[in-house]
Amino acid sequence: MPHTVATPPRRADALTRDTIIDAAIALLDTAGEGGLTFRALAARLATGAGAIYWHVADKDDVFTAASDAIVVRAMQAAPPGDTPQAGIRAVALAMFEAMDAHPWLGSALARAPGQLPTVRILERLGRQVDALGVPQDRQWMAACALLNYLLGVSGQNAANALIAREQGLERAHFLDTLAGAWSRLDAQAFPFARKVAGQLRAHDDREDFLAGIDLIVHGMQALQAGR
Amino acid sequence: MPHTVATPPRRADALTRDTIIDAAIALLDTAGEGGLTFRALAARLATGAGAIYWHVADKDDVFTAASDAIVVRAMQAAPPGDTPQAGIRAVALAMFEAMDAHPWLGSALARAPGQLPTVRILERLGRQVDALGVPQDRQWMAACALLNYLLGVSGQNAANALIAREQGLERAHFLDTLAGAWSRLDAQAFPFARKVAGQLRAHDDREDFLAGIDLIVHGMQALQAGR
DNA sequence: AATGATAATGGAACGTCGTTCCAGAAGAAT
DNA sequence: ATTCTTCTGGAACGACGTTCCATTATCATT
Repeated sequence: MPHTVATPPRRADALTRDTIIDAAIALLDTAGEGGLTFRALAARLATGAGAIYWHVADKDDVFTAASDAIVVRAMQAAPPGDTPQAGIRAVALAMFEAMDAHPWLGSALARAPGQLPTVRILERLGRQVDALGVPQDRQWMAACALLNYLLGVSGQNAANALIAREQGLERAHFLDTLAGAWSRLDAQAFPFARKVAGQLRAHDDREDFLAGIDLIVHGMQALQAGR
Repeated sequence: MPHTVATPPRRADALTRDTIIDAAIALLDTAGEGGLTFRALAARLATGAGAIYWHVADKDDVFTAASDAIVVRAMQAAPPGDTPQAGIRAVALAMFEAMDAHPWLGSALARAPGQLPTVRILERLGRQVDALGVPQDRQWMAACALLNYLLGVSGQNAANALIAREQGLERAHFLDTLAGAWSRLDAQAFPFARKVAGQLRAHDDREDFLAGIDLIVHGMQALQAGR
């Protein structure tokens, strides 16, 4: 009797870090941020939790690696741009699309400051900032301003998507509810919020996002060396 | 025998929503974001978890209420400002100080989009945007750009503080490690990141934050109605 | 071919968390 | 006094991240 099967036989396909991260992305996309669980991951990969830990440090590692994979694709998809301004817009737009397709990306980026995913974005932004003629000693600040704005939007979008998913209603209806709450705020204390409640309901996320980028880029042009 | 003590006697001081939130803030300040636990909260208030749930919906409720309390104080502390530019700077600076004193504030704000805490900030920013002469149909976008930038910085700072706390080392040493990692990145793929690694180590958070605000404000001035 | 070392696996178990449940006590109302 | 409502606190539930470990396949060295 050559080979008995007292314990379950070894898996046929290899269990690699990449397959784990692919499974994590699929899980995050279908079940949302809270859907990434070592138990769910193990079930999807038909293995145990312990096997996964052999290839991966911890949950943050998986989360960061998953977001890095998405960021790499997004940066590759972003066209170089004829002008620095267009280049910055392209990177920003690529990130917006990625966040739209993967609503969990925002919180993943926010949770891993200075790690590879954010550095990739900063790198692309920074080169364009340089090309724009911003003086050397202001480039760090300028690139960070762009990145921070981008991460701010990304975090808000992620939180919105998370809440909408939890409450089981679509984004439009969620914004409607929010806009209603804003317009019911105290008129003395919140005149501005009441005034823009309608725009909250009707606004286009992508347009506003790019308009904010333009605002910062415009401000940066005032820093150009040699005018 | 009038009153026996089969079960522990009732608490002397009342258990109100405010006392709970004060305890939560104290807990967050001393033990960090992960320190806010219903068990720790119950221990500090000398009660059980169930009693807390009578006054509070869930953990997010506590978290948001705690951040709202901090934001209210910060907005009160921010001086009105002689010019719109100065007013925006004052609000931003007040928020920066608050985030510095309460490193958990960033993630709390990021997690509750459109809720009272962020609306308070948007309200203050929006009034100054109006005073700056930005056209009505651009005010929503402009105020949101400021808010998103602010939240982006706030989230990054919160994440940095969290990591530094987890690893048990101070911020300076943490940035040093990060800067080292950046300067060891591939020279072909990350020229900009390598170039600014030194500035990452030496930069002043507050100065860069305000410089970013100025960038956006400068960009907004180009939108002024009637020039 | 046998052996030992190493890489990899998968499931059980631990401790912690958010939350729910419930028996009961204090104060108000009848 | 009795009922009802408000409030309390501790036990219990289910899910999670993570660790542990017995077991297996693979491979270099005899």
